[in-house]
Amino acid sequence: METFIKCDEEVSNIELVNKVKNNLLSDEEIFDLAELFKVFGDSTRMKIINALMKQDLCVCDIALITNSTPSAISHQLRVLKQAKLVKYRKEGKSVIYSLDDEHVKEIFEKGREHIEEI
Amino acid sequence: METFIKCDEEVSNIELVNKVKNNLLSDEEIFDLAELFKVFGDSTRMKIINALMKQDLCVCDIALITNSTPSAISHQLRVLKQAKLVKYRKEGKSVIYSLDDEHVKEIFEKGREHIEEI
DNA sequence: CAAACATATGAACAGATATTCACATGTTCA
DNA sequence: TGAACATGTGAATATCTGTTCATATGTTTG
Repeated sequence: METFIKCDEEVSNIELVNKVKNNLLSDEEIFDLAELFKVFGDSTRMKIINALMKQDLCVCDIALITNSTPSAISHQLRVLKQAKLVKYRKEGKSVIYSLDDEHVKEIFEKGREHIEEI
Repeated sequence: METFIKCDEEVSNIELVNKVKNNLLSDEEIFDLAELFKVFGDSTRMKIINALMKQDLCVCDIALITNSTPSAISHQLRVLKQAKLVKYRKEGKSVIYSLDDEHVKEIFEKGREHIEEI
């Protein structure tokens, strides 16, 4: 059974709707934005980011700090790397990860501000 | 078979690890932050936010603008409402939604800045 | 070189999540 | 009041996602 939507048949609202619609970001931009925030939307990854805000760290230390396994952390670091939120350098046996960009901290802090207001 | 992790047995690194660990947000704060960003991490919700940045809108108009159904939008508006990202008021037959807070726009824009840099 | 270790990766499983569909609720106004 | 409409909601489904486990890769150093 099909659902007919009659909402807003008045000309004025159709124009309003179209005006808003034409001012939105493209579907691709929206998708990329959502993908970015999806990366922030996981506790393990947020802990990693939080740790790297304090100190550059190797995978193994991040695992210790976050009470996780090196394997799980490695998987998540890949996600963070793909989103250009972290970068890495090699030092001896270790791979040292660090935040890639000031925006990471800024997004983190903006989120914190919102949380605190509730 | 248990995996023993030997990483960082030197005293200096144990101290470093503990220092970082003690400076992190609590698990609860991290969880709340991740939950917040999870809300931003969906294309439909991002479209809704983007539309509400331009104009306060009723459910039905949001559905038209986002090429979605009123039902799907209603479900997502509930998520946005619970995260205190949108608020609503009643006007006649309609329920008009709007952004709840300046942080919403700010987080959106910070994300955009990061995307643009890639 | 070989042992020891740090990191990466692929497959598999379990849990989370968005949409759809059917229907319920609640409002307006003729 | 009752038809028409706008919104909300619960269950079901299909898809996505994070962790685990086993194992591979690659590096250091004895």
